Amino acid sequence: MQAIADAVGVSVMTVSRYFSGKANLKASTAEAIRLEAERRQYRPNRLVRAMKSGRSGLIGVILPSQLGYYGEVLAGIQETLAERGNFTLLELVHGNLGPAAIEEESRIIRRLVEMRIEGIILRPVNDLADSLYFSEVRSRDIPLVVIDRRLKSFEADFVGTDDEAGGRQAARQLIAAGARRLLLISAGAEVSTSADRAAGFIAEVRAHRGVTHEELSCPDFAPNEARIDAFLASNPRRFDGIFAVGDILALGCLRALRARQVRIPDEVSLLGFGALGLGGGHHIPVSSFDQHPAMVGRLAAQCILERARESEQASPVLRLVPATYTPRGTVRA
Amino acid sequence: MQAIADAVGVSVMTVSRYFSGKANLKASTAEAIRLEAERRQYRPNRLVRAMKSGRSGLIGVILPSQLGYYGEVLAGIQETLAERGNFTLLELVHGNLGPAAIEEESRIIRRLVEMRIEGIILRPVNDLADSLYFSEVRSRDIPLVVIDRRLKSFEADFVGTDDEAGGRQAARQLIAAGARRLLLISAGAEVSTSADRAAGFIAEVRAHRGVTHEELSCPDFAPNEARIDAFLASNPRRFDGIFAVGDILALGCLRALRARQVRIPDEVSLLGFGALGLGGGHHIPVSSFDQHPAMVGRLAAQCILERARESEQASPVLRLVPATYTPRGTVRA
DNA sequence: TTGTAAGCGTTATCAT
DNA sequence: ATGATAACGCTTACAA
Repeated sequence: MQAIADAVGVSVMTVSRYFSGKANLKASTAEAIRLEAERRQYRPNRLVRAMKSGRSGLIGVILPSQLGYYGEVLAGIQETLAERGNFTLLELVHGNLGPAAIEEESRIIRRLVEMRIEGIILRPVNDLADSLYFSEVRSRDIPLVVIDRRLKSFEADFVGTDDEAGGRQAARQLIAAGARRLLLISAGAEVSTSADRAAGFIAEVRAHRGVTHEELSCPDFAPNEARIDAFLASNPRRFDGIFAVGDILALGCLRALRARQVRIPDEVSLLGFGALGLGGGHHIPVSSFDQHPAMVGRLAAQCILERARESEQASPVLRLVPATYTPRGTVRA
Repeated sequence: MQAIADAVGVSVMTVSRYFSGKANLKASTAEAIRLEAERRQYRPNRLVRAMKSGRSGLIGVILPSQLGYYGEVLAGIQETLAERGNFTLLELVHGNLGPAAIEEESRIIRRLVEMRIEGIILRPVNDLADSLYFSEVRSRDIPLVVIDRRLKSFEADFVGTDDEAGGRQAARQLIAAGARRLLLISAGAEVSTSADRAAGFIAEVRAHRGVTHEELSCPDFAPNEARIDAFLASNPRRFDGIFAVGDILALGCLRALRARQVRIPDEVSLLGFGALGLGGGHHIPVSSFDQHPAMVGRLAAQCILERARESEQASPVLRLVPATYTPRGTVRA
């Protein structure tokens, strides 16, 4: 800057004003600066600007390291952040649960704070996030937007699929298909995605006379084929409608049913719930609910930027994106 | 820092030394500083450190916005960067080809330069990268590692799958399966991944007497089913071995062959090349070559950090990761 | 419309 | 083992 100022014959301040944009410069001065800066390929130093202004433009994004579905969420986030002149500082958490992952999240948040990020978008490892590391975030008033999995113990903005409504719709679809003896395959109560879908499903079932349901609880979202198979062993046709809270579970169930020669959808209707965003419309062959990850990402980014600008402490925002029912032939018409 | 220094009764410099690590502090002083810093939840400001030292620790990573396969590359990059105390500044390019994408890359690189990144890991939009924007990188001596697609016109470190060796192996597999009349389905010469696989394939075919090949050139890596179908229309069994340079192309070909009632692998052996990293081992049902995206990412990150540390201008590095042949039943035993 | 002076949070350098 | 001072590249506040 000094060099440009000298070359043009003005003070550094005038050059600074030129790059800040909003100043009143004489047209000729501005043009001279532009030319000289161009000649020197000068680029303003945003790190310094960040330091001076307290606004780094950096948003920390913390996701699980197997991106899968979150790859599309991430694309939505990055696109929106970049549009508005902000930056995506990406951190990935390896491992899904347990104290190690929480420890890792904690280290990550410290790194981000040291970089003076202006906000964090986080897919939490689990719901047990009353943990220490939020004190860091809270005490510094760093805006936090949580996606996909809700936190029980910390009030933060949330953006994600409307899992409860999805669960309700799932029940309605199966019942509309004529199913009356329903099976709910869930995936552990400590993950809100599973819990909310299950809750919505059960609530809807209860609202219908003559419809019953049982619940098979699986430890995670893996196929769990053996467990499902064991459960169906005695009487594979005990149910005429099955809802699995995740597509991968649904896949496990599909294989178990096929192995037992159950005809789908004639004897049993099977319904999954999409977490399988394979990018190019690749899906498992099970009727399911498509989520809208890019939309979730965009909303999360908008949300965090609003928080970062207005320092007003309005009450937490809850933005739910509906899932879309997508028939793929495993539910009776 | 000033506040901590005052509280402990030392100068800022002593506190600074404590956090820089390497200084000789009296144990009691160090402990006092530690305690006071803890109490105040002090976190050093890395933006300022970056400004002072010229080392921001930021690495710009530029990938296509449909991450897919690159999601795993990204995980490898991020893991390695974080291990060594660096940060991943992610930028995504929307759209695959054409001047718009190049324009976007150019804007992105300017943003990154303003953030004083210490290196760039880039999956280029195409091979026409003699374009303006590299002047920015070159004139500032910003280390650049290119992944997956090689650049013709710019000497940079390259990390990616050994596509040529893969193409050779593909030919060998088909020939070993007894195929003699081969079809090569390629995807445009301006993308090195396709060009290299094709070149390896052809070179290997030429080394075998009595083996012939034809080439069908497709515009991109999409299924291109109609085009392939049209090509096979006259005589679907004209070939007894087909190599598609991408799995999605192979999928298009598979559908075309099935529609024409060609028995696979009895009448025709079909071989793809993996670009379908769906994370959890989900793959299309075509014998193919698996790539190792996480490894590519890790190598790219190592490479960029080495460049960023040593400012020595050694000659460009070329790191090729072999693809692994993975039979899935579409090539005769 | 432009300039001067001071300072942001930290470290390099020299001194004690 | 610790301190004083200047400096990094830029902006804010005030002055002209």
